[in-house]
Amino acid sequence: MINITFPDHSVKQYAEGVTPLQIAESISAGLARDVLASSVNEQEWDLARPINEDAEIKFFKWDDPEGKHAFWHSSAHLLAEALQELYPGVKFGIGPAIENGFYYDIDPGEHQITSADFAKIEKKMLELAQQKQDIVRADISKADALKLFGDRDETYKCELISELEDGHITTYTQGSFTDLCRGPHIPNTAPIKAAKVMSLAGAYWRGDEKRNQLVRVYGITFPKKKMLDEYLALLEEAKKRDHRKLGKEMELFAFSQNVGAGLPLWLPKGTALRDRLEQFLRKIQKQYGYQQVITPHIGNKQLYVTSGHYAKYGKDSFQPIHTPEEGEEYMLKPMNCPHHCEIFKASPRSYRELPLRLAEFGTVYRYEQSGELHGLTRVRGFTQDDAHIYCAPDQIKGEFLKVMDIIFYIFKALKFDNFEAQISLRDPNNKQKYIGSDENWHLAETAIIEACEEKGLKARKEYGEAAFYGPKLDFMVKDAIGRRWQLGTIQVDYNLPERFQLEYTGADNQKHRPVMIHRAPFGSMERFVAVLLEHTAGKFPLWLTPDQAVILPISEKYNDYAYEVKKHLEAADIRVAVDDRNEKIGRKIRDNELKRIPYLLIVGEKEQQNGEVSVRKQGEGDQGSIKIATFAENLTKEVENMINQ
RNA sequence: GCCUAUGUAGCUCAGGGGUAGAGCACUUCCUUGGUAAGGAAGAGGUCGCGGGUUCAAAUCCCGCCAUCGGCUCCA
Repeated sequence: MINITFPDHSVKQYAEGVTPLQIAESISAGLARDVLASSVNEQEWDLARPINEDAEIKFFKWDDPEGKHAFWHSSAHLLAEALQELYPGVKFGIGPAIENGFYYDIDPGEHQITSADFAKIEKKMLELAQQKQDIVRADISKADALKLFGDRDETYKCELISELEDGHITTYTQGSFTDLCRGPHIPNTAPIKAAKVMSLAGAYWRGDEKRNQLVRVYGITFPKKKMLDEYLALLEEAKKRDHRKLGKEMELFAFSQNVGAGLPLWLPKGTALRDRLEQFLRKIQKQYGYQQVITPHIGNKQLYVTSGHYAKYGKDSFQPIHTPEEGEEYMLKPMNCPHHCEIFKASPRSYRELPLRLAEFGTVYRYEQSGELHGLTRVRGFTQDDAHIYCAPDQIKGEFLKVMDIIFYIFKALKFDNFEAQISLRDPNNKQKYIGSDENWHLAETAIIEACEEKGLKARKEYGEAAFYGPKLDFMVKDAIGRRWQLGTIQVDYNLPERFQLEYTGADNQKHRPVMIHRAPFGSMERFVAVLLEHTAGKFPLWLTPDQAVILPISEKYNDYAYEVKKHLEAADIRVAVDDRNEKIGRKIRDNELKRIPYLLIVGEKEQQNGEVSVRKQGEGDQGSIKIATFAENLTKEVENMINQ
């Protein structure tokens, strides 16, 4: 007998070789029906895999990430099995579960798979699933594995196997399909009741753009048909929040082929909105001791040779501009740091001036790959809410903490609560990719990790994600359909001060080298506005939104009064429009609600007589009638409360 | 940059070898209406751009550009 410990610390005895599924059955029929995966001693474990020693067990159902993961991983195998039947001879790459569903990378060989085939593939998947095929795990030796997959001409699988350690190789088989796989899987295919092939995409084998491109088939499955329908409906809803759609609808920004791909045009309403965001940040930064600077949009190529950026990105940048004078080369600035370093150098610096915080809403140009461009989130010309902090080494952590305060303040004011933090560290196995000494890297990385710990910020550590000049802390936010975008960033840099030979005089009257911190709380104005649009579905907070109120005259007879009200409100710095169209009030209300305007002010005979407006709040209906001045005061107070919370 | 797909009116989209259609938006007129769509008329498009095939191309073919979804990249 072996002792099995449950999550509530209770212990039960079972015969050696018992499987998690049998244990679940012994507890309740309901659990046995719902359980999808388990862990044994914190190790992922198939439900049908025997347990031979005392162990702690956990069960995972659909609502647990581990449960979904096993379900979708098995679904990936099911997809592969379906593809194998429909397209004999396809070769398989890898097929993992992902955040929403799964994919399988395949080399289709002779076959051509298009979106027209999706229904056929889905049908085959469900047909196979209904056969309730057991998914069977098997240990296999490396030699046998190579033979098994070699005989099938599965070249990609063989490549993977050749890198695995003998004795740790497993396969999973269901029906006629056998896959190299670590598992875990659900016990059989029966629970898969709904399947949808979502899309096709090209994907390089092993993520290497120099290698074959495979076809990646994305899919998602559910244990209930209804869940699939709900998921698809949710996706449809999410698409309505797409910032590209909303930006056009709300007349915030536009793109023009004549101007160029990835070069946004900010329309009047978008510009005003962006200005408000900038003002908001300027105000906080002033409180934190930042000084605004302005630097040119181009810089001598030599500047970037000095900074090291030319060697690293020169080929992939917009190419140098040549002047009529021969031999002069200027580049569109791809970042503001070198310019700011020159400002630091513009005068002799004392330790008394540190930390020196130079801020600039700096517009930069980067030649992003054409396939990467995406609305406002990935563009070729954008404005960073940039600042560089020059400080003494012992000031780094303190400055870092202050920057985190600014970022948290902004995220709070804009109700960004679902952000993730990532510490990007050097790849310890590939140190030649980075500029700077081991010692400095270690110091910088330690400062970031300690700062996060002090703030109680849970940050994921990613090795190999650092910039070439230093480690960083990034704040990521998801868009409407779950893609992650980096917004705020804080980066420690020991490198540029070295390259620009920055110095300050210390209290000891000796020259010292400052440390530099790059930081951008929004990241870029473009990306921030994009993500904000998707998060709010275009319903910006009152202080930020383009039109705060719109006045709706009951009939054209009251247009004059409407414009009078507008004048009053504008005098109180309220952004307000008049809908003077010759339409019925119901129509005006509908149209302006759909335009996401926070306050609709209805005026007719009653209001005109009393100097009032009838207030209707977006989404909340009629709020009654109040004096114009009272409305103005209320709105002003509401805005102040939002920013000064 | 690579793979898949797409490009028709301001927007959403239908059509498809014989010189273009709907709804909404827009303009004008009628209506002057009290909390989510009043009525009528009108205007609006080199069918992304450039070549080719054809008596004839928005439609078929080729190239380019832009865009969607991914991959790679992201100072």
